[in-house]
Amino acid sequence: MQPAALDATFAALADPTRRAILARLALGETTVMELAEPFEMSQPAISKHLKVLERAGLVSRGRDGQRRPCRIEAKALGEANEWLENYRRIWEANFSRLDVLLEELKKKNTP
Amino acid sequence: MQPAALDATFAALADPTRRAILARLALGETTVMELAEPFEMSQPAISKHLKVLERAGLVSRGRDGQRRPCRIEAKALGEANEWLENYRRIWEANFSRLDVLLEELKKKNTP
DNA sequence: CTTTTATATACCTACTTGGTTATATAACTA
DNA sequence: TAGTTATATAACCAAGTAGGTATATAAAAG
Repeated sequence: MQPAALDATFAALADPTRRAILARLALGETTVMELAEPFEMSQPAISKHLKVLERAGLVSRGRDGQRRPCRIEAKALGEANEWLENYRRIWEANFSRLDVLLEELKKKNTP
Repeated sequence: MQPAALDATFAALADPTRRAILARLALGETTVMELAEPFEMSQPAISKHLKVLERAGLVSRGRDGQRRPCRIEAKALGEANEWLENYRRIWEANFSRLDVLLEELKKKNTP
């Protein structure tokens, strides 16, 4: 994944309103008005959040008359996930090496 | 995980310099100077990035004389990872339901 | 004690962000 | 065609961010 794409994805995920929008979209496609309803926020604010999510590739939108139904897009989500898992794996590898080290140390100190 | 904690974690991950710092730290503990060296950026800038990573719980630091060795902290990384995986799972569940739907549709159309 | 080294803080600037209200566009409805 | 509904855009503002340079602090070396 391109660094700039990861920037956009993580930045998009860094806002609670946008994560809530994704949570809602995980339950299924919906419209902007329906999305905006539970938030104490103006419709333009939600439209802006959607634009951020769209630019990050986390959401895509169709056309149904005057509605612009939004749906979650798995690819970017998966790529951010991959990045995180990758570093978690490396860290865990370091951690287990530390474990081995501590184990060896213990053996030496209790012969 | 608290929403505010996720905010901080994802925001911290949304910067390429900070992700590069984590990449370096995944290889093992190191000092601020050593971290700053490969970047075309002032030392205070790196210190600021470290503060962001620390506030997000992604990095912690010890004390070794005048050095402040930094190490990666798995917990926050793991929690962000969990959040992402959770939504990926939900989305995949929706996707397989859509698969089932398309499968049913196909059967009906080719009797 | 003085100097050097490692790191942090203060202060400044340019840019971005998240929200607002007002308005535009575009598609239904009567 | 006129009015209403769904959504987007424009213009604005307050707050936050990423960078810079200069300086402070604190430990180490001499």
